[in-house]
Amino acid sequence: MEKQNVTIYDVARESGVSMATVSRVLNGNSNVRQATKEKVLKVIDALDYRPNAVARGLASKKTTTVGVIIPDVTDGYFSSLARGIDDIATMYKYNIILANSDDNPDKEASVLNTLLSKQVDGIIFMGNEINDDLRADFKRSDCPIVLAGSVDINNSVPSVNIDYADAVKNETERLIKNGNSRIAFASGSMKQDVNKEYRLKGYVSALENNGIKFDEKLVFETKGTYEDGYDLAERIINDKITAAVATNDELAAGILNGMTDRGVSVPQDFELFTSNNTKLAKMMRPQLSSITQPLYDIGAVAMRLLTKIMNKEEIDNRYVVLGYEIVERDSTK
Amino acid sequence: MEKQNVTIYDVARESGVSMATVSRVLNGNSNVRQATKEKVLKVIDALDYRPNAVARGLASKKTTTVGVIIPDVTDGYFSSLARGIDDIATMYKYNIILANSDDNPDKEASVLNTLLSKQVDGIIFMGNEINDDLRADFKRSDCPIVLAGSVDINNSVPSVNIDYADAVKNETERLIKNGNSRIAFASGSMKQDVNKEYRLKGYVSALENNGIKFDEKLVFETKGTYEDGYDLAERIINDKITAAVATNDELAAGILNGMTDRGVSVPQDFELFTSNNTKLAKMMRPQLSSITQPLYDIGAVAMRLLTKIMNKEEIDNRYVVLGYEIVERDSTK
DNA sequence: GTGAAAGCGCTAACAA
DNA sequence: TTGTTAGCGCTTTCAC
Repeated sequence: MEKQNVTIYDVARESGVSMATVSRVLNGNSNVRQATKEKVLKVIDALDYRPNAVARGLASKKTTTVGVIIPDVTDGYFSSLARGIDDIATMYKYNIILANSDDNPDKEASVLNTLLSKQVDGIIFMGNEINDDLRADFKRSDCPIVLAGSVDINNSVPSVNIDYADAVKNETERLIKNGNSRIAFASGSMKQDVNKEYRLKGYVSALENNGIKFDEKLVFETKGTYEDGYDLAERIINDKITAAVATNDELAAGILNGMTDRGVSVPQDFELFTSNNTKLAKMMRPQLSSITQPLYDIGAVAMRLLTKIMNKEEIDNRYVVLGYEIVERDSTK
Repeated sequence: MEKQNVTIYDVARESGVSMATVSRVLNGNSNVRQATKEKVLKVIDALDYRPNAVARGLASKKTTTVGVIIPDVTDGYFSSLARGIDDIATMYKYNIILANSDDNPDKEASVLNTLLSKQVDGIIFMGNEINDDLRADFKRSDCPIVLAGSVDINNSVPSVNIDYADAVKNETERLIKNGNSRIAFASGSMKQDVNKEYRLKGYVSALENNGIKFDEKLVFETKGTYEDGYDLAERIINDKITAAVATNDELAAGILNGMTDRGVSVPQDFELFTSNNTKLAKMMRPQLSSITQPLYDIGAVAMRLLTKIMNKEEIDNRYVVLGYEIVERDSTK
């Protein structure tokens, strides 16, 4: 015997009112007499009635779910953002459809489409490479979208970030003050605008401000993994580099271990800054000095911003830049 | 001017067929003449038509969405499972609604309810404490559910796991063979059956098999965080303990750093095994010896199992136990 | 304050 | 192979 689901019609009948009235109490519409309301509530409880969100979505054109596109949940940086997103979403009664994209444009486009077909009320996008195709898809979609911890040089979509260029500039200058002149810029993919358009420029301007000539041989582009960093250490040693700024923590962790495993003392003979201050930074030995991004907050603020856009509220600032700090731990002098 | 969405009706009209036919080509029903199909496809393309999944869900009673309840996305163990889940889900054309529970029974119950109201086709549950209330909710739900990397002593729900007791027993015996007799069991919450009913018992039986008397003073219950581990190190030193088995990697990382920061040499003077072999294990120095769970696979297999249940396929084994191994790295002799 | 009824956009019999 | 027609379970005018 298949269990028959109880519908709004059943509770209407049982409580001797119309569906409309039941719907009203469900939605907190004030135009219901207190007595009626209580009667309906009682029946709802007795029947263990649970409104069908799909039917609701079809009728109201609101699904109370938002799509979240993430490169990889397994990445501590993005999962921290995701946590902030989910918490705020929950607070505003939204659910989250989470989809991994691996930063792959095809997957991103495909997942964006299925999210739209699922009629999500909004989308939070995290990704490192926003190209023209994607921008076009965003534009066509007619669905509120905000970027979290992800830059779009065109500012074609609202976003929340920190000032990546300034942060890296700051780190680099500290390294310079500590007496380093051969400072590596250890980066993830240069296809990513955060790296190419922001972080690298911050690095370069720090150099220039201090009369150090930019040497592109000191720019190391990798895929940003721990292993990449570990291998990179060898080249760093060979190139007589005395310090580095890394664009993400796993990469930095690899560099750090690669250096110390090869007998280099950190920070005495090599100084290292990283960029995300994920849990990892404190777990490494020596502990990594880092930019401290408010990761959770970036996600939380992005989601909050999205709720405002979905509600068509007035937005004072569509391009939020959160503050960052720098913690000097044991990988710098 | 609000952009009016194109519906299946528009496509039908434009291509001079009925909605039913359009629906058929959309759903790959073979009962459509090739010529008709192409004509319809052309119109779909021209109109940039995208089927409304919500309407579809209401009519077909299938949403191609599954709910995923996770303690915390930020936890490397669970996010690895989540990645496996999402990949297989995508492969089978499902999307995932992800919800963090913090292992909090109230949140779990609440999120389970909203997931059900959203008419998910199935649910993957990850969580460390499955109590009677939750079991009852599962039962009442009438929705396929599978546990991933999470044990239910009652086996009331299909699940995929490894043999946690055996794994810990194995680790403990290696520690004993290395000459240790005062071995700590450093655990997360003992309310969690994985710890209390499986891991601890594995630990105890290893002791017994080797004629070592179980001493409950060597069982340390914590909340399982890095900080907990770090602080625990002090007690370990005071208690003249020479080895430990930790129930999760962050806890182990804390113990390791806590020991070495306090001047204890690992593995010379203290040996340590951990349990999850997340990325962290290789990043620590010395690197952590660990059980290697096939994290991604646990998630992937769980999702695959769920698809079978949702399709009402024949299931040979509802309680999948995946293999594990042990890697000895540098935190053990 | 409450009810009647028309959809929301699609699927799935059932006919033809 | 194709079309007609009920719904799916709810929200939302519009009356009263």
